[in-house]
Amino acid sequence: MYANVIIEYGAKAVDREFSYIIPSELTDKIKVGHRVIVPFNNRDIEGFVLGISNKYDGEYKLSEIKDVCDEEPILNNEMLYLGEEIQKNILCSKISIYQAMLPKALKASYGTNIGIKKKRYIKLNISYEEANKFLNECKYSKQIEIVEKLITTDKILVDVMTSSINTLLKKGIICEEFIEVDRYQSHISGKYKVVELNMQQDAVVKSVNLDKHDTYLLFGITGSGKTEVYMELIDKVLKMEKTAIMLVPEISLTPQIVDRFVTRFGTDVAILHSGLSDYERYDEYRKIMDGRVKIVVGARSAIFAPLKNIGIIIIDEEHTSTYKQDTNPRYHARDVAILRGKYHNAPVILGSATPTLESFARAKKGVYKLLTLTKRAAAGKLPMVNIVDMKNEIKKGNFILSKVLINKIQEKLNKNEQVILLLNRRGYSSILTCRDCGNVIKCPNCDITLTYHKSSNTNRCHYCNYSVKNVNACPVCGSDNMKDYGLGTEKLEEELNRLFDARIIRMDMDTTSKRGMHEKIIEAFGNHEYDILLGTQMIAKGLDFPLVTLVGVINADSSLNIPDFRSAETTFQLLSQVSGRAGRGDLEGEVIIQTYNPDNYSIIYAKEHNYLKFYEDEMKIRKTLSYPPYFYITLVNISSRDYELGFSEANKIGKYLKQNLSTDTKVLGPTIANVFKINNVYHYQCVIKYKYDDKLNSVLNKLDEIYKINSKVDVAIDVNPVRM
DNA sequence: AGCACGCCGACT
DNA sequence: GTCGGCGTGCTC
Repeated sequence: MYANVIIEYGAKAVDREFSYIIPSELTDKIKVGHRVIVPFNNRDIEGFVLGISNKYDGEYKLSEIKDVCDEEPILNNEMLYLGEEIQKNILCSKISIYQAMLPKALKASYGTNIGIKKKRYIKLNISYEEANKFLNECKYSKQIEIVEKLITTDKILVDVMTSSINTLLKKGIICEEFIEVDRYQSHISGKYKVVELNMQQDAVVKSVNLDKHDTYLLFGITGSGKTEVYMELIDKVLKMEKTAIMLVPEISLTPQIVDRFVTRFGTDVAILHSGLSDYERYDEYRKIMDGRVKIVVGARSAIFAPLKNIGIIIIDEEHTSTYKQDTNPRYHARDVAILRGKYHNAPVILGSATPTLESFARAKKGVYKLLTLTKRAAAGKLPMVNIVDMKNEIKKGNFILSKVLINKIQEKLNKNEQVILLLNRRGYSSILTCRDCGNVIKCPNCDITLTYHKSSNTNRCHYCNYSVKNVNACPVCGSDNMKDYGLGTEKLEEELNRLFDARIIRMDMDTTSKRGMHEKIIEAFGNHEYDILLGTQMIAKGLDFPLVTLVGVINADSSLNIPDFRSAETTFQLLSQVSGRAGRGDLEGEVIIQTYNPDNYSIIYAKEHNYLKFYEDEMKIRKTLSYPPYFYITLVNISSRDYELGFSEANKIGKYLKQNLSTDTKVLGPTIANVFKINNVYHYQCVIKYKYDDKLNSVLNKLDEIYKINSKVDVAIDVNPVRM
C-alpha cells in the first residue's frame, strides 16, 4: 500500500504530495488524515496522509512511512474538504491551511511534544472486607489513615509519594490511577441571570430557520442585546442535539463574554483564544475532538473547531478585520463559516452594529437575509455625541484635551461615574525632531518615524520592534534641542494625572503584553477600582460597563488619515463602536469626539448614529472609484531586500498581469506600498480590480509558481485584502 | 525548510 | 596548498 503525504514544511517549493510505502505492520492503522513520521531528505519529519492507494506508477524509489503519531486521524473528512475548498480561493500552501486549523500540539512538526497532563490518584485495590481485615492487622498509623480514607472516598489525589503509599502499592492494597487534568480554568464570576428577550430580539430569534443553511446579517445597534439573541439561538440548537460555534474578536474574549457563556452553558463550552498556553489550548481542543463540549467560543481560528453536527455558526462584530488572517494562509473566517454552514446545512449569523459595506450590500441584494435590532435592550438610549473642532482649541492652547472634555470628565468624576477615553496610538509621542537641523528620527530598518516611549525611555519602531535608548540628542548634528510631536497614550495618561485627582488605568499593547493583564485591567475597571480607562482601539469593542457615562475620542483623525480606501469605513466603525460603550446601563451616556475634520461625513454620521446614511454615501464613492463591494480586489505585494531588483520585478509583474488578465480587469501599479521599507525590505504593490475574471486564478497561480523558487524576490498575493 | 554539493577568496 | 563563504538544486 502507498500513501500520499504532505509534509510539514510550509515552503512553496515542497508544497505537493510525496509518495511513501506503507509498511505492512501499519496498513491497518493508517487512514487518510493521520499524522505520520516520514524520512525526507535524510531526516525525519512529520506530515499528513492525504490519500492511500494500492499502486504507485511513478519512477521514484520510495521510502517507507516510519510511524503513525496518533491513534486516530487528526484531520477529519470535513477538515480535508475545507482545505481543498479554501485553497481554491486563496493562494497558499495546503499544509499551511491544515496547520492553521490545529493547535500547536497537533500540528505536523517533528520534535514538538505537547502532551496530556495527568494526575496520580490512588484507590482501593481490594474489597471492603479485605480492607477492614487489613486495618485490624496493620500497625502503621500512616497506612491505616490512608486506607480508612479510601474506604469513605473513592480516590485520593497524590501530589507527593510517601513510603506508606509505596508500601501499600507493593502489597497490592491500593492501586494507582492516572487521570487527565484540565489545564485551563476559566475564572467564572457571577451567576447567569435569565434575560427576558424583548419583542425585537424574540422576532429575530424566530426568523432564523435552524433547519437549513442561510447566511443572515444581524444588524443591531450597540447595546441592542445581540449576545442574548446568540445565546437563545444556541440554546435552541443544543435542544436539537446539535453544536454551535461562536466567533468573537480576540479582544472581546475578555471575562465579560466568556462569563456569560460559561455561566449559562457551563461545561458545554470550550474557549479558544490567544491567551491560552499551548497546553491549555490542547486541553480545550481535545474536549472538542472528543465531543465533550457542544459550544466553542473563540477567535478567528476557532472557526476550524472540529465539532460534529454543527447547528449554527455565529460571527459577532463581523466587520472586525482580525477575522481575516494577515499572514499565510490569508483566510477569512467569514468565508470558512459559510463553507461549514453549507457542509452542515446550518445557518450562519453575521452580527454587527456597523457591518462591512460588503456584507450590508449582500444583505440588500438578498444574498444574506437581513435581521435588524433598532432598540437598546436596557432602558438607555443611544448616547448624545458632540464633536469638538480641535482647530479652535489649539488657538486657545488646548493641545491634548478640549475645555469641553475636561469639564465633562470632571463632572463625571464628581458624580462617581466612569469615563473611557480612546486614543488610537501608543507610546508617548510619535515624532522626534531636531529644532536645529530639522532631522526627524527614523527607524534605521523601516520607512517610518520612531515612537518615543517615556516609561522605558526608548525610541521604538512599531513595525519591526527596533528599540534604541533615547539620548535626547540629535544623531545628525548632536544638538539637544529636540522637540516631540504627536500624541500617544503615555502622554495622555500623564496629562490626565496632571489635571485630575482620579484613579486612571491605561490599556494598550504596552500594558497588556503580559499574559492575563488584559483580563485584569477589564475586571478592575469593571469593579470600579478605576475612574478613567484610556487606551487604543482595544477598548472600543464588546465592553459593557454600566457605570460608564462618558466616552471621549481624543483624535478621531488618526484612522481617517490612513491611505486606504476603507479609512472612512473603519473610522465610522471605530467611532460608532466606542460610542456604544457609553450609557449601557440605566444612566444616560454621552460622547465627545475631538477632531480636526469636524465636517467629515464618517464623523458626522457616527455622531448621528446613522449607519444607513453612511452606507449610502460611502457606496457612491466606492462605485465611482471601482472599489468593493462593486469590484473585487486582489493585492499583489512584491518585496525584496534589493531596491532595484524589487522595482524591476514589480514592473515585470505589473506588465504580466496587464497582458494576461481579462480586458475588463483593471491593474493598478506597481506603486510603492503604504510603508515602503519594513525591516530593510522594500515593498511594491499591484492592485487588481475585477468583477469576474476567469483567468485570474490561473494567472496568479502561475505568478506564484514562478516566484516560489525566487529567493531574492518575494511575491505575496492577498485575495480580498482587508487592509491595503 | 534544510541540507548537500559546488565553485571562488583569505589563511595555517 | 586548504577552510569556508553562500548560490543552486533537490527532497518521495
